[in-house]
Amino acid sequence: MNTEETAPGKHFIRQIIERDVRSGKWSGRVVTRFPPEPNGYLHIGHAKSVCLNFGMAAEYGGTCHLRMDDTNPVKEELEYVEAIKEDVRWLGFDWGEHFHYASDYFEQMYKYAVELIRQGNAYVCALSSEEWKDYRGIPEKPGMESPHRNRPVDENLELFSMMRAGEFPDGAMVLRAKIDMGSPNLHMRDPVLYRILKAKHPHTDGVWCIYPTYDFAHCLEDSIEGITHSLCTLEFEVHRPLYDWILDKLGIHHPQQIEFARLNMTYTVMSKRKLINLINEGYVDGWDDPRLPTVRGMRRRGVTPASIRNFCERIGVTKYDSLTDTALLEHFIRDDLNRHATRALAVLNPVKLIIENYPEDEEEEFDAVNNPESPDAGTRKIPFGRELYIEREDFMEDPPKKYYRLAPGREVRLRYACLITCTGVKKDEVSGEIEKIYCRWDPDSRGGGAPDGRKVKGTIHWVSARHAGEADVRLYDRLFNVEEPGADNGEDYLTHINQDSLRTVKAKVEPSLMNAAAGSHIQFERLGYFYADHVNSKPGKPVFNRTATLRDQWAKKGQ
RNA sequence: UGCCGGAUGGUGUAACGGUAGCACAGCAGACUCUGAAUCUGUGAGUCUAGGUUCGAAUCCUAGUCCGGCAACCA
Repeated sequence: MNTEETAPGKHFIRQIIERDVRSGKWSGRVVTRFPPEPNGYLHIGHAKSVCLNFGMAAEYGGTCHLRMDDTNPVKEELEYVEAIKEDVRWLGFDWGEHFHYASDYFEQMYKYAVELIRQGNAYVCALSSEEWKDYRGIPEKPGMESPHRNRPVDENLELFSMMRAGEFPDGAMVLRAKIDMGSPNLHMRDPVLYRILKAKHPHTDGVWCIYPTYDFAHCLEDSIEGITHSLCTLEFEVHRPLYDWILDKLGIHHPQQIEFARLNMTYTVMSKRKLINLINEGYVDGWDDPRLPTVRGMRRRGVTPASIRNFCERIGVTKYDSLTDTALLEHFIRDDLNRHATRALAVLNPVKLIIENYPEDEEEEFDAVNNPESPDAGTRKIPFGRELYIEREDFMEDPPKKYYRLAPGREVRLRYACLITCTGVKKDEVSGEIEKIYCRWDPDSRGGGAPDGRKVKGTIHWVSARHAGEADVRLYDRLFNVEEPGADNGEDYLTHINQDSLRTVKAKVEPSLMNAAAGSHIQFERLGYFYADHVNSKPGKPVFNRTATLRDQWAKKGQ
């Protein structure tokens, strides 16, 4: 069918699904789900799962549900629900009619629990969590059976209904599955199915005081929704026997749980705890800080949904842990933005340039290409005059051999404008800092072409001093200066914070930039990709966040 | 020290008993009104030891190393 040679190989989950579709298992249906717990914002690791679940469904003509896994009332908040929906939608996915809450199934789950009790496969246990530690035992040694393990069915039924009725305090009793206290898998040693939690649930609001645990709830949620392939991360592998056990005992629709490795990336942290800490301790400004790997953060930085999707496709899906180079994400960001970002001229670190042989009162306009990758984007006019700003880094008094920007006596091209030759500089008498650079232009090079075909190696960007606007530009860099800041699981990551992860500068920008639409992606030529911050940027007072720098061979040479 | 997973260039991955390939990163060059993009070339890999086989990254055995599991979290 697909003969594309460059297509990535089929990862193991794709293979399983394809095999199932072909064999007619589930009558060829594919139903997946993305089941976040609404107690935090989504990050790039979640995005991998979102892309996988929605991607597989789309690829095989199936559906993917978005489900709030809200089985723990004390940890969840409503504010996250809308944020999660917004993030998933922004990533480019649509759950159609299938937005669900696990808590909507509580009544059904309760009935399944009763069924398990009737079968003799679950019992009410009054051991405290402290006591249970001893009973459960350790991996190397079998546990002991609870003294309540053989409670008669009728008594269990009675007690369980009393639990529901709120007749016991928190923690007084739990419902346990009766499985095997000798199992080498701790999760099979009579795991808790229900606990008493007299807390107000944000979604069911006071109806319940007992709540199902993840292990009991999750397989039932999947079953009730008719999920076919339940994709989750590696740490749930040891839970799979329990997932299967519950569904088998109940004899209901039984999806296949498949585990894959979660995403790790260099120079960042992904754990919710660490992310919260960075915010609370003021290292960053909030969940949507552009330095964070959160979906909202990336969005504010100017990362596009397409680049995230492409990235997630390229990193593949495996069953072993890995550490993905942030450079790979950056590649897809540049790849997308190169094709779609409008070009503009902006000077981040300005120094005055004066064209001696250009009349003081004169000015003119030059045509500039909006996007060389997309001719349809057209051109625009940029004003030019005797006094300009250029980038301080684009001039050197005493340049090394391979430097082909401006220097005394050297000729360069002003992008889209003309050729100039440097005639001298004026420095501050005390500091020695260069205040002004002088040059002469070649009027025959109007528009930037070389009249006699002479080769001019360097082209630099500029902005007319008289017409320049001023804009706040935030230069973001990686948040940590080591590849694996979270390697040692303590608080060590805080010592690896990059103190220079944000620098704000006042940039001189071409006039068109002053009215940049909030939310637009722009390439500042020769500098990088920038994003008109949808939170802070206003017409007339733009604020740009640097999404990524352009690749820079000169910088790599170490200069 | 019990159980469950896993191991392919610097990084992410493919190959499903038949020439170890792709992408990123690196390096070199071409082109260029962005030191960008594009194009070309290039170095670099099957954890170890045995075995099966005409042939092993792939199958078997043993070992090494890595990850996960002892919440009434998910």
